[in-house]
Order: sequence, then C-alpha cells, then structure tokens
Amino acid sequence: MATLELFNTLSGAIEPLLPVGAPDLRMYCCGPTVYDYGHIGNFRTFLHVDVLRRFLRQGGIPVKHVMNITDVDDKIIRNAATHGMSIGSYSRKFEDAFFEDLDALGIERPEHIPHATEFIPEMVSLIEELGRRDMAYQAEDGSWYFRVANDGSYGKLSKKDLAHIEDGARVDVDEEKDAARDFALWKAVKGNEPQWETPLGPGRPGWHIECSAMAGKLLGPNFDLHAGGEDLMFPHHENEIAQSECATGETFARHWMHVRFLLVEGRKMSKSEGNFFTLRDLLLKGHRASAIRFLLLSVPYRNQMNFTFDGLTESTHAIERLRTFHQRMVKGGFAAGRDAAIGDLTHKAETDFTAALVNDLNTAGARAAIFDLVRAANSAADAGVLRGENASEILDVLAKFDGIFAVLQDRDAELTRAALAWAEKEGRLNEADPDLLATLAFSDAEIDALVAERTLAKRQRNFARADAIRNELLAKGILLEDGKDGVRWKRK
RNA sequence: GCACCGAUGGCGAAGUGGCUAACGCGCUGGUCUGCAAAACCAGUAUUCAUGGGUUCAAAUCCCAUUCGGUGCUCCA
Repeated sequence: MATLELFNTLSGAIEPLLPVGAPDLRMYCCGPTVYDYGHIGNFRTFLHVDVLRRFLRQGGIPVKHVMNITDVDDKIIRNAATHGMSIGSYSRKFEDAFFEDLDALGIERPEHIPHATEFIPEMVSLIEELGRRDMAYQAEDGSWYFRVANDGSYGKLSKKDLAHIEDGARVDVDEEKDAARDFALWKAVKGNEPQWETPLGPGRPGWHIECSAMAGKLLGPNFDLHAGGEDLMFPHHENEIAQSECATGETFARHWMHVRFLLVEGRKMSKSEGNFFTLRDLLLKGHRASAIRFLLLSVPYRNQMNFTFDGLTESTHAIERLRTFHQRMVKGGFAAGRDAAIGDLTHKAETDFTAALVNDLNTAGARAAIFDLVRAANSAADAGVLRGENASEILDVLAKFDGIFAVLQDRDAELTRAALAWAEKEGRLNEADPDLLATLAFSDAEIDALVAERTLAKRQRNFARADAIRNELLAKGILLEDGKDGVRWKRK
C-alpha cells in the first residue's frame, strides 16, 4: 500500500508518515481531562485519530499509540469539591464514562493509557534537568517556571509572533514569573489542594509537563507523531516541544497532526449558545451512535466541520443504505461465476478508497468511493449480472471500508438502551426524548402481536384494519416494512 | 487590534491549473406494493461569494471587497 501522506503542522507541508527507528509507528495523542462528560467536539478529534490508527494498521504498520488521562487539574479539583467527592473518585467516574463513550463510538483503545498522577517522578526529573540547563527556575512562592527567553526555537510549531504576544494586553501579569510568557512546570501548593512531596518542593504538576513526561517515558525522547485538537497547538503543544527538546536535546515529535474545530449549527459550541452536546445528550435524544460516528468522519479532519441535526438524519439514512447493501451481498443467492466488468469496478472502488485515505486522510473521498460501488453493484444485481464471486469480492472491500469507518455492524439499539440506563441511574431520564421512551416502552411481544393481527387482516383483505394497525405503530415510532420474507419492523 | 483559515447545487461536502464539477441526503419521476414503507433505478449546479488580474486554459494561482469561522486566554 502506498505510504500515508499526512499534513505536518510543524513543517506546514504534506509529508509521508512512516515509523522511524522502530518497527511500529509511535504516536501520542492528548487525551481528556476527566472533569465532565465528553462533548462531540472532543470526540471529533479522537474519531479522526482512530481513523489514522486504523488506516495505518490496515496498511500493515503496527501502531504504538499513547493517550494520556489528565486526572488532576484545576477544574477537577473545583468540581470534585462542589460535588463533595474525592479527587480520585470524581476523576474515576468521568474516566469510566469517557471510555464508555469511546466504545459507543467505535473508537479503538490506544495501546497505552497513562494517568498523569502516575508519572510524578518522571515530571520531577524532567523539571530538574531543565533547571540544570538553566531552562527552568523556581519562583519565590515555590512554583517552577520554564524560561521561554532561553529557548531560541520557541514558537516553531504555532509560528507565533512572540514579540507581539509579549505586548499583548491579554497575558496575565504574574508577579512570581520573570517574564509574562514563562509557563508553569510545577505549581506550589495552595490551601489543601492535592499535592506531592518532591525534591522540587511540595506541589502539583503544571498541565504541559504531564504530556512531555508521559510521551518521553513511553515513546522515547523522539517519536513519530503527536496529535490533538487545533486549540492545543498553542500553548500546550508548543510548550511540550519546548520542555522536551530543551531537556533532551533531541527532536520531540517529528510529525504533528491537528484536528480542526467543530461548529454546531453554524456556531462555536458553547453552553451559553445552547448548542453544547455531549455524546450522551445526543443518544438520549434518540440519535444513533453510528450516525454520530459517520457524521463526524464525513468531513476530513483538516476542514472545519459544521455539526447539524439535519446532518445526523442524513448520516442515519446513509448508514441504513450501506447496511442494506451489505446484507444483500451477505445473503447472496447470485449465480455462480464472476462478471469481469463488476470485478473491475470493485477493484476500482478499493483503489479509490485507499487512494483517498492516503491523501491526507480524505474521509469524504473514501466514503464516495464506497457509494460508487454500492450504486454499481446494486444496478448489476438488479440486472442479474452480478455473480457469486463478485459478491464475495465486494464483501472484502466492504470489510476494508468498515475496518476504518466501523458502522456496518448495528449496535445502535443496544447503545441507546445503555444510555437510557445511565440516565435512569443519574436521575436524568427526564432529558430523554419522550418518543424514544414511548417506543422502547412498547414491548417486542406487543408489537409482534399487532403485526400478526395486521398480517391476518391483510390476508382477509381487510386493508382498513391493516392500515389502522400500521398507523398506530407508526405513531409510536415503529416502522413496518412488508418484505418478500414477511414483515420486518424496526424502531425509528 | 494582530495573525490564520474558509466561502462549491435545497442541505452537507470532495475536487486546488486542462476530460460532461465526485459522493451523500433531499426533491421529482419510475420499478416493486392492495396502498404505503423500505429497497432499487433515473433525473436533479453551463457553474464554484463578488469584482478585477495572470494563463492557450482557473472552482483551482494573484490582488481587492463582502461575509463566516478560529487563534492570540482554560478549551478537542
């Protein structure tokens, strides 16, 4: 397979991404700070990183992927206090929720998931090394800061005009720091906040040093790729580079991938705009996990994407079509043999699919290649030209597609039920869509009984009664489909 | 204020110098059906925000304008 060509923020150019110095591709992706439930903007980033790792592995490149969990920070401390919970149990709760959400969205687990609080000694030695190299200093209150002025290459990732930032009115003036843009490596303890006794003095780590310590420990001083949301580019990633490279003298990550922001209904997602959604919010409204995944992947990672409810409906329909087509191929019943023209189209779809992803992970293009195949194959099947061997070749291509997009297997109902069970436990069932609840409250047995009655009515050509039952079920969100093999029903 | 990104059909969106501007959804028509639904098929932008320029050739490059978004501060 051709080598993936991925945009590199550091160089500003599209470059091949290959493992260097190790058989597997070593990558680090900034994980969540577990202070609340994840929102769909968070998941857009993790979803696109998931596509990256799935595609690399599909191309035969093993991946060593590290994603951290920030389990101590100001927001966790604040929220835990207001909920009367310990820091540990509070962050644990949201970490568990985060992984449930990743599973619901079909996001694979990284190979390593380190917790910030487990790497305090590594952070301390990193800061000590920076101190020895005159890149860090301790302020009067005991906090440690990074001395930006001594780092000649500071700003190389975000290409900031540093002089301008220094003049900026929005940088807080901190009495403790030597320079406004110096950033905290180690925070001296305040009050009874969580703290660690270390050679640096008592305190807790700054945010940026966590990632440098964990990436350095698990991936080595230099590695292949560092990924994250675009907002992390500055200052977080810039600071990671500064700390790591000044301490080790080596290039930190060679390749940097940034996923662009998500808009919701055309505006930046924010609680005050009323367009802030967690994954759980959407599941409770009756949207399917698969549709959310598919929609968030439908726009390539480097483009800003507008998340809308119309888009969610569209994705739901698109997935239905793909699943129906997949079932048609699985079911088979085609004449033996192979049609050469369909075989060529199948091969072209596969080639186009891979070519799109090789080209800076063009997920929209990859999707289009598969829909081309769906249309061509359906036409061929309708015309009776599609043969058994064609179907199995097509299934291979669909497997390749689903190895990246992961939407063909229908786990949606199960995931929605899980979300409802969670809402019930949290006393938030009132946030669920009433229609969704009504539909789920209707038992399968009740539905089956009505469907049977309707089938009987139809056989007696009592269409008025049959249609009345169909409408009654429809009003409760149950759709009936009369197929050749009997009646199929599904919840809307 | 400074910096950066974007503007493609009803909606979402690919395409970044050269065949009829992908693909999805929607819509319209058709097949199927007792009628529907579902599924499938077909059709659906002479044109790429606006104005100028470069070129044999521009949605694609350059300049200006308008609008939208983002960063500079915790944020995926």
